[in-house]
Amino acid sequence: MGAPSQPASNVQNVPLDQRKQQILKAVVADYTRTGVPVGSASLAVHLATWSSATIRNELATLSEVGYLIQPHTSAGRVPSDLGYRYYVDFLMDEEDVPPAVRRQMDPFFAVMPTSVEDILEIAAAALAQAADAVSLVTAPKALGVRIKHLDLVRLNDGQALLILVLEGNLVRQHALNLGAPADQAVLSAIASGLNALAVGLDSTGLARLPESVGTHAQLERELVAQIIAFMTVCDAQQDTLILHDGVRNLLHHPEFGDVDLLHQVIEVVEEERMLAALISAADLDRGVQIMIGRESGMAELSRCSLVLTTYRAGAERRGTIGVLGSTRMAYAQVGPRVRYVAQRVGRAVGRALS
Amino acid sequence: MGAPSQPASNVQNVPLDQRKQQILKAVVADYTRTGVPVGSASLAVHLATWSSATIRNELATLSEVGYLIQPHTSAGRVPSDLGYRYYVDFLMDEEDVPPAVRRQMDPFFAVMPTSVEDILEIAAAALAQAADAVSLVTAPKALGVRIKHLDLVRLNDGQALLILVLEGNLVRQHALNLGAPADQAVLSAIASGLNALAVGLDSTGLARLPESVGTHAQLERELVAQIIAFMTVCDAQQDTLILHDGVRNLLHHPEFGDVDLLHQVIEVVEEERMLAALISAADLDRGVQIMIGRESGMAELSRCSLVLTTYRAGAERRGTIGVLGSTRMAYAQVGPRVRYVAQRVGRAVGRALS
DNA sequence: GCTTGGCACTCAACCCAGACGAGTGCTAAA
DNA sequence: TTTAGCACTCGTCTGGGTTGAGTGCCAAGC
Repeated sequence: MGAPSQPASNVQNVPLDQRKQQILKAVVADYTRTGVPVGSASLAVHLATWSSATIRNELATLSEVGYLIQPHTSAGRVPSDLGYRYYVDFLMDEEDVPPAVRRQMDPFFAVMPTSVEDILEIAAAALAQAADAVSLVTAPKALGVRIKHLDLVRLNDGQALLILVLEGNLVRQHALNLGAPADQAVLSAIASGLNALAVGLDSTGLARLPESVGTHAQLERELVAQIIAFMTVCDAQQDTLILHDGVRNLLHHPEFGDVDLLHQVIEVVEEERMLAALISAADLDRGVQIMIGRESGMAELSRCSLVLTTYRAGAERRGTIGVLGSTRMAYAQVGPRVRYVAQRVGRAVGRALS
Repeated sequence: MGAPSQPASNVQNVPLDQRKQQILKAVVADYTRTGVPVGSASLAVHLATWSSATIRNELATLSEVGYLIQPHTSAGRVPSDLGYRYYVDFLMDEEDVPPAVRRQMDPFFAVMPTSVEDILEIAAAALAQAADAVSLVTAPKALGVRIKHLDLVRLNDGQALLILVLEGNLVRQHALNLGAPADQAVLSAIASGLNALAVGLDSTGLARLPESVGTHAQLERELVAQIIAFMTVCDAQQDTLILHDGVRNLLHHPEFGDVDLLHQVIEVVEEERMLAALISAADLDRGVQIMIGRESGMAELSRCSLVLTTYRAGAERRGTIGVLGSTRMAYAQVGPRVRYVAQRVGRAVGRALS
């Protein structure tokens, strides 16, 4: 698969010689696989070139510079956040997504629904399974959401239901207040009038529409004002909408045997607001971004990592997709899988957009 | 508050004399509060009428008939599923929903959105908080879903987007295949034609519509067939849609310190399908139904209880709402809270229906 | 005949000490 | 610079002893 991600600029890496790199890589690989602190002896059988004593010396210096941690004096070594960072930036060989995993995802995408929301939900389920972690998906953010179609349905004397089809076939509904009773015929007339004018406009474009002069000019003005207000709310909401799936996947990872830790993480995931801030702050122009442990800046996630990327539907429309799991995560596998799902989602959303 | 629920007919209850009842009730109350097996001595201070020895004898017979369980020889007693059942059916005094709890829920319902889905989501959040458990909400099932409004939006040469506003302001969208290219004007014409005929009809009513004879009769027929098919799918989906919230609430209950148990329960909750079957099988004509432990018939939920009720929006439209928590649950509080939220949801959905 | 004080008994939970062993750091020799 | 050797550390496991909550049963009392 492709080259490893670029180094994160916020960490100053201590340069390592060839041998130290090889040892660090072996430690990460071993620990990721077993979950048990790895000692010099077990490394010596894999890296047969050097004796356990030599490796021991190297481990000591790797600990000194902060890439490894010793849970206690007589225990093996565990990668630190910094160690994972170095691994991810310089040592990791990304693995292709195995055909078996691709095939497992096919049923999810076979359904292929029209609405963007449904696609995202399916993607969340597929990614959660493929990465064996919690998946996170944001709605595609269009910098200015454009109207594709709108309709007005009479609810009662005082209210009408606005149905807004936005680009991407996102359907939004909202109740509008009518100043005075209006029957369905009037509403339909206004709707078709607006459809002629407003299609392709975003909320600011809508605000610049020429004042209406038709029979129902007064009502129309009021409604347009409310539509603009509602679209602004939609714009804001889009940023914070996060789907998630796969909390159950955390449970068979031994690091989450600690109920308190589990509690904190689930709280963060269910309270989508906090994640939204984190995700929108992520710098996603560089392919897959990996945030390891404390790098996320959230204390609750200090033992978790995020692997995020952007999916693109068309030129300017993009959303974020990724996973949240333990820092002890198979980064070499997860990155490509996130990227793979992002591609499929991008294509599916793009198709729904057409 | 109201009378306790009616006895479940599927359990044959051993009749208990006054004193045994009082003791059983005290055991349930104590255990619910503390989570620790309760012994004769601590009961004797509450029920000062009898000595610990007398209570000890009674506890022994309550264990014999299966209402209490002893975790081990030198431990106190814990209510069995049957014990909780007897308590719930005959002994429980339901508690009013405290003003503080009502007030805590107000912000949730203050928003009061138009769409049924949003209402349900909010209700799930409010109930999860009020009951300190996982909340479950199904969409209101209308025996035949009726069309309120429909619209067709051109997607591309081969497809149009159907927007269906159903009673309850449920908005559904679906892509329809056009036999031949049709521009938006044609689609709008068909849509307004159908709106004149189809409003108030359910899928079977739609099937009985007289054959169209207009200019676009051929296309219209094809579209109506697809609309009917889609509505049938909607009908089926409605049964299985379950919202949930509050998994985090399980985590601070000591019974879920066992990670395996937690795993099973979360799996069941995230895999909504299994719950759907259970909920639809529930007999909800009797107010609040309480399913205790193994009564649910699901091995994974053998240490959980469900408290479910129906919310009614209008005469024939109803959905299910309730909570899933540990068998050691404050049934006397949870029942009324579920009922309270059900009332508010019913009213809100009813309003959205208008 | 029911109630109750007394008492022997049980058993999980807790604590402590010792053995074990994985893994280290250091040193001295190759 | 590498490596074999060795003393040392420290978490984990094991087993025994103690504690205490709570029981069941019995015999005396109301």
